[in-house]
Amino acid sequence: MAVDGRTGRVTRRRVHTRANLLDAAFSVFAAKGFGHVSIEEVCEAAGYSRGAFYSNFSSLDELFFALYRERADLIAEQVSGALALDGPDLDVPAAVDRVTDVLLLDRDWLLVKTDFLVHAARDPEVARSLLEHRARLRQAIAERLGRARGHTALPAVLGDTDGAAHAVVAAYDGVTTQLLLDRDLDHARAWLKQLLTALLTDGSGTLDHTKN
Amino acid sequence: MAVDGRTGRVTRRRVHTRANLLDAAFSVFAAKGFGHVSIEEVCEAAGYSRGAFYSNFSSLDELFFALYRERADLIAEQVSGALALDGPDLDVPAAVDRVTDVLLLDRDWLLVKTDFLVHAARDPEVARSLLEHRARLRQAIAERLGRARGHTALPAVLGDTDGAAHAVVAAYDGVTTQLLLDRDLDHARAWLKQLLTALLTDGSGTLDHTKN
DNA sequence: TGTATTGGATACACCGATGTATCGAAAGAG
DNA sequence: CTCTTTCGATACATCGGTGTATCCAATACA
Repeated sequence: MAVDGRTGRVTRRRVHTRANLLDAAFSVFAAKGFGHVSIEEVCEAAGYSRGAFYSNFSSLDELFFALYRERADLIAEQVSGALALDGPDLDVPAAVDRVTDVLLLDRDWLLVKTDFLVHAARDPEVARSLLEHRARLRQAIAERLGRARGHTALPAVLGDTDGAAHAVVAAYDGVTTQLLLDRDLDHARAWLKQLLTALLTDGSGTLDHTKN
Repeated sequence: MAVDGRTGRVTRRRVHTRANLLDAAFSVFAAKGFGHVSIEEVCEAAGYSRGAFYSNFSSLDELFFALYRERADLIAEQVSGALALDGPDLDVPAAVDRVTDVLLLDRDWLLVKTDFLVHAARDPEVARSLLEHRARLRQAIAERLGRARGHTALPAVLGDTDGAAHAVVAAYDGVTTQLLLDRDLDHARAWLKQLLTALLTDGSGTLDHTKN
C-alpha cells in the first residue's frame, strides 16, 4: 500500500526512510538521468531493499513526481523569499541578483528538472501540473514587478508586467540549457543577471558572452 | 561490424535499411523518449529484426547520436538558407519570420532535441559536440546580423552582434521549453517572433503572452 | 512492559531485453 | 549467368530488473 490514502499509524521510521529514498533518488537521477535508473539502483544508493521502496512508492514514476514536487516547492519558496526581501518597493538589480543566485544554485537540480520537463512533455497530466507551477512563479514575479513601477520603468518592448515575467522565465530556461552543456555555473549566473537586468531595467549593462 | 570503418562493398539495400531504422527511431524516440525505448521497439517500428539493427549500429546510443546529427544538420542548413534569402542587406523582421518558422517546425524534433540535450548534459564528449554545433549556428546569426547594421541598429543592451546572437539562442531555448509543455505551436511561433523582434529591433512590438 | 500493528528484508517466479552465432537470401562484380 | 560477398532473419543463452508473497523486527499505544 503505497498510495497515500494512509489511515492508520505512520511511524517515524517510515517518514525517515521515505526521505532517505527521495534523497538518494535525487543523486542517482542527477547522475544517470531518469530513464537510465532502476528501482534497485535507488534502493542500493539509499541503503534499503526493494521491499522498502514498494512499501513507500508504487513505481519509479511516482517517486520521481514526489521528488520533483518537493524540490520545486522548496525553490519556489526561496524565490518568493528573495523577491520579498526589499520593502514594499522593489530594488530591481538587487532582487535580480538574489533570485539568480537561488535559481542557479546547483546543476544537479537543473538536470533533474530537465528530466522532469522531458517527462512532462510526453504526459499531458504531468505537463498541466508543471505549467501551473510555472504560472504561479510567473505570477509572483509579475506581481512583484508591478509594485516596482515608478522606481524603474519597464521597457515598453515587453508589454505589461506579465509579459516581462514571461520573458524572465524564458531567459531562465534559455540560460539553463546553456549551463547544462558548458557546466560553467558562475558564467551562467553572471549572464542571467545581465540578461535579466537588460530585460527589466531598459538599462545599459553590456552583455558579456565570451564563451563557446 | 557496425563501426564505420567499412571498406568493402556497401549495398543499396544497406543504406536503405539504415535510413528506415533512423526514421523509425525518430518516431519512437519522439513518442516515448530515449531512455524508455528498447532496440526491439525501434526494429519493430521499422519492420526489421534485431539482426538488421546490430548490422548497422552497435548500440542505441550510437543510433541516437547519428540520428541527432542527421536532423540537426538538416535544420542548420535550413536556417542558413532562411538567413541568406535577403540580399546583401538583411531585413530583420522578415528574416525573423522565416527563421522562426524553421526553428519551430514540428514538436517531435524539439522532443528529440531535448532528449539529446539531457543526454549531452551528462556526457562531456557529447556536450562538446553539441556546443560546437550551437556555436556554429550562433556564429552564422551573428555574422548575418553584422551585415544588417545601419538598416536597423541593434539595441545597445545586447552588446555586440555576438551578444545578440547569444540572446537569440537563449530566447529559442526558452520558448522551446514552454512549447514542450503547452503544445501550442502557433502561439510559440508568434511569441518567439515577438521576442526576437523585440530583442533585435529595439522595437516597439507589444508582447502577447495570453497563455498559461 | 506487553501486545497489536506496521515497516522493511528476503526469496521467488517471471518476463523482456540483450548480444551472439549461425544460416539462407539478396545483390554486386565479372 | 555465376559466383562471391554482404545483409539481415532466426534461434539461443543469459542477465537484470520487476513485482509479489512471506516473515521477522521495530515501533506505537495502552
